[in-house]
Amino acid sequence: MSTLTPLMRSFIGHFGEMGSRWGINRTVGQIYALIFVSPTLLNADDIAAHLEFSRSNVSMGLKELQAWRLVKLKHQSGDRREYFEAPTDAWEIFRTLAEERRRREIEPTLSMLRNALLEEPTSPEDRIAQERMRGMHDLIEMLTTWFDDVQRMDAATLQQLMKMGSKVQRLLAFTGKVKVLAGGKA
Amino acid sequence: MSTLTPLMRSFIGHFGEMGSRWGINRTVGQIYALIFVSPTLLNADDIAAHLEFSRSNVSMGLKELQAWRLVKLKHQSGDRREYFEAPTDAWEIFRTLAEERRRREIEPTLSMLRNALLEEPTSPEDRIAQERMRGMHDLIEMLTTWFDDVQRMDAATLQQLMKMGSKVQRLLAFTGKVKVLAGGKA
DNA sequence: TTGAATTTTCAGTCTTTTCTGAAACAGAAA
DNA sequence: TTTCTGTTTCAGAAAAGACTGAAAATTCAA
Repeated sequence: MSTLTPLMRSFIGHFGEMGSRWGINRTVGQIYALIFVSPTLLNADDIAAHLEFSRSNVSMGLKELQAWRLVKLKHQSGDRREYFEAPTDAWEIFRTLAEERRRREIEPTLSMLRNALLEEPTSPEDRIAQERMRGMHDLIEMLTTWFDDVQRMDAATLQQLMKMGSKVQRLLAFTGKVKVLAGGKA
Repeated sequence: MSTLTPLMRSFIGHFGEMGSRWGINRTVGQIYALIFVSPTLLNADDIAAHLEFSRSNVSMGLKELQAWRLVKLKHQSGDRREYFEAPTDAWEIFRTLAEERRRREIEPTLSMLRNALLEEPTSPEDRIAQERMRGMHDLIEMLTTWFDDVQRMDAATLQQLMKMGSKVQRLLAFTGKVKVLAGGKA
């Protein structure tokens, strides 16, 4: 692949523009997009050439993408350079992203909230503040626990569950009745 | 409330630090945190005084928080100034946040992908690229459709469903059998 | 209307982040 | 070892973003 097709260009351009909203920078977004759509493994020089970034900028970007676990390092036999590829399974990408964001964006807050809730409130204001923090803490904890649970399911089951959407609710109501009739344990 | 308690300070400080990871700036994070923990409604001057930001910076920040629908404008009778409050129900906050992030961070990408998939691929590379984009597109579409569905449930049901976690899976397997035995429709 | 109170805008300044080229570093092959 | 190929680091330049004060705009009351 010597030059990028218009289709690829627009995909890469979009990832660059969205980068800042997603909490990564433009360069990193573009590098990821390029690796993702590229049919072949790419090395840092390929990337620098295609995107016209400096070699060192690419190096930084790749380091960040590896920290996010969004690209994987591969070696080609008979070539000393490092080649990169991005997983193409969308579920896998989603999970990786969710895990990393959780670790970076949620856990620190959860831990701050836990500490705050251990303090003895010394004033009515603090009591109110703590109540609100508790609400936030409890919801986050519930969501992340749920996410842990769900993440252990295989993609197929998960997909099935999702496609069911809100029908799950009706199904559960129904099961509830069945359980009652049958006298017990799910 | 004339001065902030240490508990509030640490909460506000944390939101400031996390701001950049969450895609808002430090100031906006702190303003939100202050309004969230404050037992009373606050006006822009109160906020500027507590956080020692310029009045105009507060104005900008509040505008952004309103765009995110994270704070609500309130008027006090007999006072021309605008007062602000933040919803304290964690579920409500979560939903708002999810909707806004979807609108800002996901929809533009979905629409870019839709366009890309309409193009007739003109080369083998484009065919591969399109396949990958389709995988991404389909997953995003599924997740957002699911989210729409789930969002229509009331908080109580949702909470119940979450607490069930992966047990849902077993329950569904069980229901499946029941359905087969009962000959049909859920 | 006018004017007082309040909010918003905006040009310029300050701060932070991103990006680059040069140099340092690492490791395999000769 | 030295050399050759490739990667990373880092100080400073460039760009982007945040923040401020002053001025403009808005809103309500008189």
